[in-house]
Amino acid sequence: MAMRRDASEKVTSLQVAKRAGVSQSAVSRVFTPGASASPATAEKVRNAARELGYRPNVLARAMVSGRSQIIGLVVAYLDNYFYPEALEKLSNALQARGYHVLVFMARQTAECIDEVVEEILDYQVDGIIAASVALSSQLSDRCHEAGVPVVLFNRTDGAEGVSSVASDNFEGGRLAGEFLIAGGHQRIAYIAGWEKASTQVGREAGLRAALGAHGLALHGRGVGNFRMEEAKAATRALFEGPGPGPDAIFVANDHMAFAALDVVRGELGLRVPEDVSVIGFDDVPPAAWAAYDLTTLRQRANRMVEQTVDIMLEQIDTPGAQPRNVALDTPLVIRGSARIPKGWTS
Amino acid sequence: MAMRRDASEKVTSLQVAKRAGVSQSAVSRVFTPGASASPATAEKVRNAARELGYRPNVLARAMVSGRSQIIGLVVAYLDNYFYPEALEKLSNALQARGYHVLVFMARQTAECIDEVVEEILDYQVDGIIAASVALSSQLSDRCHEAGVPVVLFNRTDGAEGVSSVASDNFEGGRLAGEFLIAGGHQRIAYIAGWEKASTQVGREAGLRAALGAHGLALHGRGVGNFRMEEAKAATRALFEGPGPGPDAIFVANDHMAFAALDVVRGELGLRVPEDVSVIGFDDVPPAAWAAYDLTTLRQRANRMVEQTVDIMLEQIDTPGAQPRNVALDTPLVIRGSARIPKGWTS
DNA sequence: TTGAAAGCGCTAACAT
DNA sequence: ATGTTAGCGCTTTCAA
Repeated sequence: MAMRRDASEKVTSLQVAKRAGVSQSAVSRVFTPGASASPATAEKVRNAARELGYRPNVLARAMVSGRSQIIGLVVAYLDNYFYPEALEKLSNALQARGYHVLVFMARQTAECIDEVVEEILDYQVDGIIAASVALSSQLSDRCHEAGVPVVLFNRTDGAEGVSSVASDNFEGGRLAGEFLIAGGHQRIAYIAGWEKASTQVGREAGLRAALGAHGLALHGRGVGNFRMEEAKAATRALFEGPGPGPDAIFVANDHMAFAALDVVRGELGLRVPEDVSVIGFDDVPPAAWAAYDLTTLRQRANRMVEQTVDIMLEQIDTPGAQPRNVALDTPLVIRGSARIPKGWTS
Repeated sequence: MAMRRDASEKVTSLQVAKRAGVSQSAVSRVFTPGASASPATAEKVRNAARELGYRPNVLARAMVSGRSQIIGLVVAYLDNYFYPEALEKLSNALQARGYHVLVFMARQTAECIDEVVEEILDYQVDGIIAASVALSSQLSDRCHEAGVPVVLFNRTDGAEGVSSVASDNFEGGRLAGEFLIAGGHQRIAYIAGWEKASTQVGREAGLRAALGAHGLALHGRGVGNFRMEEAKAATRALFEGPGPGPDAIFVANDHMAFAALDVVRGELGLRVPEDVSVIGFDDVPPAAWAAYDLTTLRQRANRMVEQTVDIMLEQIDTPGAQPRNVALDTPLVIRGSARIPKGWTS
């Protein structure tokens, strides 16, 4: 039973020490993983601690040990539902390892990211995970200088010397292209994300490679910047003009693919996949919802998170560790939004 | 220009002091908001700081000032898209005020929440925001005892003495009922969320009040526990059995309403809203997507966040401040998933 | 206004 | 194994 501490605000290790009849450092040792204390003292200390409701102060510990148990997470937006999912999983995985996530929202502007990284560093974080954001080499230098490891999540465009975990976007884009071509599509269009994002660049290059391998060229291209409204406008534009519209659209991510589907089916009154096939990228939860039933390239969120956490902890525990760059495969999840080629395997 | 600091790990106020030719405390004063320093010293210090790339250590500052500038956020899940939205806005709003959000994922079990709250307290947070989670009175006592204010976000079932920001769920539920009744529906069913959630309870009570006022009773009721799969099963169950199925369903939140729509339109082949009207609660982004076009009660996320931040900062700055409980109105957002009563106003 | 000195709560040598 | 001591980097009296 925790004792009644009416007016007490903080219980310190010193108070516990007094109650247990030991020195303050003995208390510290009992609560420090790698320390040594006799079973007898440990018991006395634990009892006293329980009675007083004592718990070590993480911040004080951080001051002297240099470990804050805090991981800074930089993220630009949470409206692409790939990120909430990632955040939840990341937070859970780190929590299980004794770390916690301090969230920093950043706009894509360089200035904003600059300022945000400085703020993160102010908190003496043990590491930084940058999701959906690119870090200039200047910034990663700054972190390196501060001894804070950085892992890029779902981006690869950090400077050299920075770890990253992402998907093999090129291969994913290529697979989308092959699938559409095998499905008999001839007029394949692409809706791009934010042009500077490594994900966007890889996916488009993969698609173009597949098209090229079959002697095809892109039938149309629009830019959605990973935003729904812009993706809608881009989709409309694909069907305007004199020539025939596309018979298939590969969209750089699911979030924009939903917008594309809404335009194609709703505004244009076309049938999916009979008139137009649509493929997205990410496999966020709504892609599986019946109203969208989106064929897409799955990003293996669980594995990405595992890798990110592994790399991060390795970098923290082994200061000299080489940065690692991981690219995971992206299986095609076949649903109803794209025509299925006869005899398609894997 | 920041000086080249090749092997330097940390720049301390002492180093800045030496370079500026002043005392360490002078440096501290320059970087402490309410402190006094002559313009001359301030300038010298700022220059030295800039040259060295110095920034105050938030943790060290926290140790002595008792302010960590960290707000702990407890959240149970991020798959209901109301929460990522809230998290993003909360984080932005707090960031603008010099605070940052430390995320703690918690399962709904009492033990888990207990443990999580202790962990939060370990970080010496300045306040705790509990979103989508209820706190036992024991726990809120623990926080109160530790001098850490708590604000419940989208829940009202904390113990007395805890601030909360939520919607007027009863009124929202009532409004949904009135709208459906005015639309000529006679067989109105309800799909409940997690039975213990204050949101769930309020919304259902409101609906029942509206029905009662018109001499109607609930035509059916299922429990979805705020989860899609369970909501689907509950929806199917509503249409099984001998009697006629419902002609309208009020679902406790949008997340489950999407599942209900998928079942009603997809599996059962019914038309919405011709055969069945569906109303949700929250107005999360996908509710506005064309494929769902869900009529729903809007939770004013922006205002909720503003209020939460205001209350939190007030509690932090004024230790004796009375807890506040805010309930915001929930306007009905009329879209296409529910029949619109002729001449419906507001 | 400014510097010197005393801690905040804790860990990590260093002795014993 | 345990107590003593010295800080971690900073804010805040207290004198000057």
